[in-house]
Amino acid sequence: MDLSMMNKEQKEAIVTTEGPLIVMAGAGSGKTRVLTHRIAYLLEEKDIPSYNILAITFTNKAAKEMRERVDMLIKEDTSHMWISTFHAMCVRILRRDIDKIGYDRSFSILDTTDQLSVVRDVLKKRNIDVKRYPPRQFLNYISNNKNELITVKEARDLTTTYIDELMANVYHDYQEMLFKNSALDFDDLIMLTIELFEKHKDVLSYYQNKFQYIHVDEYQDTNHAQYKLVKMLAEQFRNICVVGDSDQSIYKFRGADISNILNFEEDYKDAKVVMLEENYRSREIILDAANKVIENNTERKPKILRTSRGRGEKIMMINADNEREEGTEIVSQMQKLNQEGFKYRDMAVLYRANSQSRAIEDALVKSSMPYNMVGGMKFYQRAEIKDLMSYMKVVLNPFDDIAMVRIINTPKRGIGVKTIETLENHAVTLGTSIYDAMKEADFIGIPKGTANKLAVLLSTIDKLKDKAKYMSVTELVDEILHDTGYLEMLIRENTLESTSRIENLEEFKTVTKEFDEANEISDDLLFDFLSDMALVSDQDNIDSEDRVTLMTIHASKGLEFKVVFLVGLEDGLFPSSRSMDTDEEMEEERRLMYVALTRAEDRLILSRAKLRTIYGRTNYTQESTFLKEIPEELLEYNSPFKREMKSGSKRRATRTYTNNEGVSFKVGDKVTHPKFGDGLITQVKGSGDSEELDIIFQAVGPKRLLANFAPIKKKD
DNA sequence: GCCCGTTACGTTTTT
DNA sequence: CGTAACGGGC
Ligand SMILES: Nc1ncnc2c1ncn2[C@@H]1O[C@H](COP(=O)(O)OP(=O)(O)OP(=O)(O)O)[C@@H](O)[C@H]1O
Repeated sequence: MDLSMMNKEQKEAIVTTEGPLIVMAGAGSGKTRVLTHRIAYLLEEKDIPSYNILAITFTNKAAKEMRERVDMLIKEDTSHMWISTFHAMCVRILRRDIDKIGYDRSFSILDTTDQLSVVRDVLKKRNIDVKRYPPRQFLNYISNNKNELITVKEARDLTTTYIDELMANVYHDYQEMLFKNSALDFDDLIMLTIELFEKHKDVLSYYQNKFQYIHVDEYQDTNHAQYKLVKMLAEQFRNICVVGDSDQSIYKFRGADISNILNFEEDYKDAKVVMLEENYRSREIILDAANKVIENNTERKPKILRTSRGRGEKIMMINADNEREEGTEIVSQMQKLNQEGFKYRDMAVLYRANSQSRAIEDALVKSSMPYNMVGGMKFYQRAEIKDLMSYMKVVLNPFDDIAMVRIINTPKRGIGVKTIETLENHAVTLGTSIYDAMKEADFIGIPKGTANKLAVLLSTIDKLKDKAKYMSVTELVDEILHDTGYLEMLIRENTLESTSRIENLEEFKTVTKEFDEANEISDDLLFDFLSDMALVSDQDNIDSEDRVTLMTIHASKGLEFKVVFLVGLEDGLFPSSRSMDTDEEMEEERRLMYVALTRAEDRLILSRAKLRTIYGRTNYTQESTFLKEIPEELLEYNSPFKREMKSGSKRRATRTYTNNEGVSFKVGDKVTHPKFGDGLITQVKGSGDSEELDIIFQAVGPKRLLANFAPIKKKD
């Protein structure tokens, strides 16, 4: 294999295939590239079967990318190699053997919203005041424990205060509830895999023998449970290679622990340590800025990072008046850079919090610029999508009470809280699930009519369960939407809201279709689909189309762009106000800044708004502490004068488009629209320029329009 | 049992 | 500002 493209240290890391190896190096020094080549080297030069290789990445997208890169390097078959995130790997392991520790093999994976509702349920049953003890705190407590592999029993033994005891009790109830439902949260995926390995050594040794060469990328962001898992797996062959950068550890809130790096050298005293000091990504000015910023962290080992990519342009700093202007200014810089030859796909806008994307999006839309927003997670949170997925969960595993409760009365069937309570209680007495309790509805004091409704639902679920055996996911979705009356409910509603829900369900079917194309019909199909949905966020959205990428700094880890815009450099926003109290958290924020700066290859544009609106309140801001840490000579401020004129002229222009100023609309008015035809007003909301009309048009159905601006005329 | 209005509250960050 | 839990009226 040709390694001439690699420097001496990189080569050393690639060919050191036997024994423990740790590569610790700064941003853009080629760590991920080393991993990819090392895997290719194992397959091609060492003739290791792909079956014996494991590589852990941080995101599913990174996993996919790494496999593609390896495929490009060599002709050997890579399909039996496991490249995935910790969580995806654990799902695969648990799917085979989780029944050995008492869970159903068709377990479901809970998202945060599901977790919260379980906690709320538990708190209610224990009569704990939700106002005094926010559910969120219990969830954090539970997650922290699981990340540290502390079981319910251990947590209970550890209690010293009343609060501790309360927390531990809730942890107990929560875990019991999950167990009963064969439901796992994200942290369970890791913790239960370890439990499985500990209780069933045969399972462990199967994987120990299988994974003879183990790789972990982004090692600085592993938590204790993940550390333990890797250690267990590597025990047999000790061929373990981890790569990372302690300056890029940004997931402490999720339990990430930098001391895992120190642990590694402790655990494997013979570990070879490789340092990479050449950055191949960024221009010198950008790297200087990043290095200077990170030097302000006191709790770190200094390290060298240099580049030979040339000095590059100065970093541009934009001081906008408000976030609106910040957006428009960024867009105009994008257009300018595009003229200079940079493609939109080579540009990214990074921000601290998802909420900041709104202002940028608005500006992009206004200028009809192509963009792609990563994350945000909004789509899968929508009620209709969650409802549909709950139906799918029930079809897969009818004993999943959490999903059952969600759909038992959706669409409305006249099954209320009272009935659900009766069913829940009966399920407890029987020691089974709501599904089983439903079968006995006639005998437990549920009114005849309601019991009949339950019987209908039961048979619907059973029929769907049969159908699921020979159907693709898309076909099953169609059956569910039809048989349960869900689609009919939305069609009947015929409101703006319901129309958009139907559209979302259609959109969801493009996801299922894609899945169906890649997967054969089998007993695992539905399970695989649902766990994919839980595991794969829409981070996969990053595509090759020529458009600007928008994402949080966290999501940008490991990526690179020719042009990076880092927005919202204000104290309280970045660094976040919640992190400014302690030095420790401040240092993590600074690492986040380091990650953001080092994503850029050629151009870096920073920005800030002097006025920012949060929760509808507008406040003056202070320039970010981190901005002050960048040496003045690396920065260049762009002139503010042009902007003032632009925004001034725009304001006047909008006025002239007014169509219906002074015309008053009310519910029941008939109107006509040049494109949509005749319609009836069903709702009037707001006033002035923001007055909105909901209109049902005969030809095209419901629409929401702005009263003053829509080209509509009143009919009499 | 259902619907709608009121209020309270929150935003880091994600597998 | 936007969402989501709760309570009152039907
Ligand atoms: N020896 C090399 N010669 C040329 N280019 C290289 C070399 N090594 C790495 N690169 C390039 O440098 C860039 C950064 O590499 P890579 O993403 O592997 O770094 P990294 O250390 O994983 O970065 P980060 O810590 O930011 O995730 C990539 O574009 C890669 O192709």
